[in-house]
Amino acid sequence: MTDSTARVSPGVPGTRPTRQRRAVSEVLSSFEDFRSAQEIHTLLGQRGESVGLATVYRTLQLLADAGEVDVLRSEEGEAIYRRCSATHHHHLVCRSCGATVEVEGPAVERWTAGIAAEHGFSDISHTLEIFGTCPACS
Amino acid sequence: MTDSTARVSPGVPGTRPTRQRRAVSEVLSSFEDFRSAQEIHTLLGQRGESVGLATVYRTLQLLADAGEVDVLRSEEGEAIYRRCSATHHHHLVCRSCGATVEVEGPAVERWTAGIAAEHGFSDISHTLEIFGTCPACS
DNA sequence: AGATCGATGAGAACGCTTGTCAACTCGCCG
DNA sequence: CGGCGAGTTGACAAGCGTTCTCATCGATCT
Repeated sequence: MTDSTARVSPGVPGTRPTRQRRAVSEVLSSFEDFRSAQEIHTLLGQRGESVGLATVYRTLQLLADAGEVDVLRSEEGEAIYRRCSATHHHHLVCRSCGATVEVEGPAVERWTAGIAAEHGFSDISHTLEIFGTCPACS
Repeated sequence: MTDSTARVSPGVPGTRPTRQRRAVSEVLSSFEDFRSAQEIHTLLGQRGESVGLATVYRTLQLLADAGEVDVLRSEEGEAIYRRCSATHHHHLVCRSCGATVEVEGPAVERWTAGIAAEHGFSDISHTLEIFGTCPACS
């Protein structure tokens, strides 16, 4: 269903696969955890693949809309992005070093669905993030 | 342990109970859900209790540090505050009309604590919001 | 190759938040 | 009871992340 790479543009209609978009997508793929737009922008510069900051933002939004990346807000309010894997999951994030652990919780999924149904809500989605201090940082 | 009102300043050493702080604290108490600093600032103005924006921010930080309010980030990255009620709960929000239902989930609390512990994380907090379309809107 | 239209980049603009600093208040001591 | 000092305030500027603007560029189609 999802063949991870090379489907950056095909999703949205009037969208083109440009050098910049590929570059952003690649950098994104090279990380497991969340990165801010600015961080990605800097990294691209260091890699020689200079891409305008505005373009980085635009591309990330595009990818987010297409459901290819997860967007989160750090506790400082910065938007952070990460390529999302096919499976729906949540994150356990270290406040101090940013280390991220993916966690799954069928129980939680069922619980949210149940609660929503109980109140007559439909078309449900939810966000769940767990923050803490990882063993290495405490 | 927590006697809700009137302990805005006694917590922190060199801290005084001023008109402004009381005003912010009161406005905060008059809501059950999260409000942004700017919103609180505007509300104070309407109430006739004008308080400088910077002071609102400072007071909210103070209260947050003292553990009297919860701070969260809206999806737009705005910091939102809520008086830390005794009961921890989550929200079921209608995407269309904004209606909010407070929900509690002991199971979820236990689950997050468990997951975190399992990975050696400490000092845990979490955010969980459920979005959907309410009966009236669908 | 030429035309068309989305994409890009540089910089300005914007909104939220924090810092600065002089004026002010509150609580306290003499 | 008056004055002192430390905490507090408010207006404004600065900082930062993000979005917008617009002229230019480049990809796709004919």
